[in-house]
Amino acid sequence: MTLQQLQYIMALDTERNFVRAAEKCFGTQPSLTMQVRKLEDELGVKIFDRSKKPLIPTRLGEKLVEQARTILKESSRMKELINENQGQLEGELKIGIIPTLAPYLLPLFVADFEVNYPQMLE
Amino acid sequence: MTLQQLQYIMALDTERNFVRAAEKCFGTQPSLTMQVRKLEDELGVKIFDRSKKPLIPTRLGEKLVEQARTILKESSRMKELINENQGQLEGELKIGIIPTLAPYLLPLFVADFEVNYPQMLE
DNA sequence: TAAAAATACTCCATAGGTATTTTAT
DNA sequence: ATAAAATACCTATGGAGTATTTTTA
Repeated sequence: MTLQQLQYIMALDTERNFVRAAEKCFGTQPSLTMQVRKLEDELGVKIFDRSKKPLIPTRLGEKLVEQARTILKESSRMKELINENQGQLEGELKIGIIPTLAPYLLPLFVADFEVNYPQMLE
Repeated sequence: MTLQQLQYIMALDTERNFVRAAEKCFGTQPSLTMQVRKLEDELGVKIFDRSKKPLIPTRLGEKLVEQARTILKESSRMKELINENQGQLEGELKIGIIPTLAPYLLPLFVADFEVNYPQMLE
C-alpha cells in the first residue's frame, strides 16, 4: 500500500471515472487502473465496482476511501509540523513561462496561489 | 514521502542505531541511511542528529516521528476495516471431529473461539 | 581500534508512459 | 458509435543489496 495509491482511490471516488481521476492526479488512466487494481489485490477486496458506468465504490470501498482520506490528511500534517516549527521562511519564488502563454495562464496560477497560500502574499 | 520511510524513522527512533533499526525492518543499513536522508531532503529538515553516538532525533524530529506513528496506525486501520467487514459475512462454520475426542476438545476450541472472535457468536 | 554510518556501484523490480484492444452505454 | 476501462509493451527511475571507506567514541 502506498500513499500514491490512496490518493488514486480518493480521486477515483470523487470523479467516478478513471480518465478524469488520472488527470486530477497528473497521471494517466492506465497507471491509475493498474495501481488501483494492485491495491485491491494486496488488500484482497474490491474497492470499486466497475461493472456499471459510472463506476461506484463497494460498501467496504466507501469505508476504505474514507480511511484513505484520514491517512492522507495525517500525512499532510507532517509538512504542517515543519511549517509551524520553522515559522515563516523567506525567499524568492521564480516562475518560468513563455511570453505567449503568460497572459492567459499566469492569472489562473496566481488566483490559485492566493487561495491556497494566503499567508505568503502579505 | 513513503510509508516505508516512516517505518524507517520510527524504527530508528526506537533503536537509535542504523544497524539495529535496519534489522528490525528486515533491510540493510545502507538502504535505511539512504531513505532517511531522502525523506529529510524532501521535507527540507533534519530528523536525526547524527553528530553524536548514539544518534538522537532533533526537536522537530521527535514531533515528526510521533506523527509518523499516527500515520502508520491509521494505515493499519485499513486492514482492520477489511477484517471487520469480513467478520460481518454470514455463513455456516462446519467442524469435523471424531466422537471419541469431541467431549474433550470441543469445549476448549469453543472457549478459544469465544475469546478471539466474540462478535461471531451473537 | 572497533563499532557504526556514509559512500560507491550494481541490479532489478516496478511505476508510469504510449499504443491498442475490449467493453459498456 | 463512442467514450471509458483494460491490456500489452517499453523505458527509466530508484529502492535495495554487497563491498568498501570514512567517521567517532
